[in-house]
Amino acid sequence: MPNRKAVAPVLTVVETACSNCNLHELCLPLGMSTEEVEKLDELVSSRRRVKRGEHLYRAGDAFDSIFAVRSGFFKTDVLLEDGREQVTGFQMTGELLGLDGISNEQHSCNAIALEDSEVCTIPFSHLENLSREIQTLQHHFHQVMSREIVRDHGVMMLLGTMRAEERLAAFLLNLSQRFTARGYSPAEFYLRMTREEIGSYLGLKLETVSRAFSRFQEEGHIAVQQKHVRILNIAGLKKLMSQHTRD
Amino acid sequence: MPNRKAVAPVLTVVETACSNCNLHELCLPLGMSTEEVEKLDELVSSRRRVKRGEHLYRAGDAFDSIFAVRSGFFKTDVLLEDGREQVTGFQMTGELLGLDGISNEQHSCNAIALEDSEVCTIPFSHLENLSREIQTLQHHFHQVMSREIVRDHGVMMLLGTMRAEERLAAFLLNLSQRFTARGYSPAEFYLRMTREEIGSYLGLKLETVSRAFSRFQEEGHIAVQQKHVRILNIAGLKKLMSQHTRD
DNA sequence: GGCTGATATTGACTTGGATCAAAGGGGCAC
DNA sequence: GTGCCCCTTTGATCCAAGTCAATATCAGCC
Repeated sequence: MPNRKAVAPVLTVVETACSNCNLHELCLPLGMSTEEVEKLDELVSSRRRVKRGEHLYRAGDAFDSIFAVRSGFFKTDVLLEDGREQVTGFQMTGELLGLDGISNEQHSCNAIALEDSEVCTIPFSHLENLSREIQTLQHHFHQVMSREIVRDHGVMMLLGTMRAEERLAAFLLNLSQRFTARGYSPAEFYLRMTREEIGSYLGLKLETVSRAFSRFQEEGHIAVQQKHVRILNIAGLKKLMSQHTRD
Repeated sequence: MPNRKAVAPVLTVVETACSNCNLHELCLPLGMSTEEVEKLDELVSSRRRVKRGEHLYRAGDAFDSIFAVRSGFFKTDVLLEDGREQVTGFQMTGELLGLDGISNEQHSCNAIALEDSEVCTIPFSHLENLSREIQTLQHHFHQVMSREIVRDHGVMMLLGTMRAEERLAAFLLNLSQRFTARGYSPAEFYLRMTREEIGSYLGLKLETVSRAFSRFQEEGHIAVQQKHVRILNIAGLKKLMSQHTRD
């Protein structure tokens, strides 16, 4: 299980400070000086473990903190009254969770761990206080929020205009790129989510997702066995995304 | 044309200051003291007119300001290389444009006026400076960004899980609610966008949008003639949205 | 280590919305 | 004022993805 490597294997030292966390370049402290990061340390008050399947927060919960994924993997989703689910995102190491809650003091979606995970809790009012002092932090936080908006627009494009196979190709390429940024293989990874969750994210039914996987395999783009994916032909997947009309 | 009323009919006095702009409760100054708003005045450097059909900014343009819609109506869209368009939103009076540009110093979508419009230009670095001084402004700005994220999640839900008529119903109800917040009738308004633009936003083809309009009319939910829409049965539209299986 | 429920694959058939096509209707430019 | 082009509506047909169903496979638990 490759992802096991991502979790600290020894329990001796628990790093509770941003200053000696190895997620610098991915997480909130990006671009901050050593001195500034030390101020952040006080802010990141606590760690919290969330076991696979558990909620980090639920829609309707009072909002007071955002969270940084320290290890593990999450999904966020929105539920309609009749039970329909829309997965709005998958979050991995170094990514922030809970930005949706700022708007009206309560969370508007659910965040659920897809594997045993750990998050850093960042009390939001503290973050606002500190970002009035540290310009770098302020700007970086704004960039993170803006990036989320841009990502959402990408998902809208995917849901609004792409065909099933294009959606799955885009999804796999996105995962590949994010795993790469975290030092993992761009070409081989375990999916933490089910076909149904992928389908929900991509606006497809699980059977359609499964069929698209099989088709990619037949065409030699990937090798897939259940949750284990190996990308054999990145260029092929990219090409798939840009051809509107298929022959 | 009801919307003509939204545009200042007299050209004598041009209000260039937030402090005497009537969009207080909708726009950035929300919740700020008179004194604080006066500081904002210096920030909002200039007005800019954008004629119908013109771009306020384009994907790829360097980012340095965000914009507040003073009057008029905009759409934002993202284009795929092969020409497919996804409309990511429609912006009306008091709403902000350009938040997507913060993430990497350049705009990632196009903003196009759907009628002759006017925007206030807010240099972003000034906004960051001022929001380090004024906590209310800082917090409100964060809320605005967060609200955009929540809105995007709503659109994903719509695109990912709803059927054509549900999407259109959700769209009309959303417009109605926003017009109401601006003091217009909740039940009667002119659409500023074409069927094709509505379709792009909702992930549907223009013919499907047109048919859904006709169907709503047949069923007595609305009266529609071209761009003029009158909602006859809000409850009916709401009900439409929550019934997954239709008989 | 074998049982069990959850997850995944694959096939057969259906269907909602897309596509193709044709005819009205309106707004704007001249 | 009028003519043209864009926008909209409506009909007929098609197809990508959904639905229903039957296995197959895996992961976790005792």
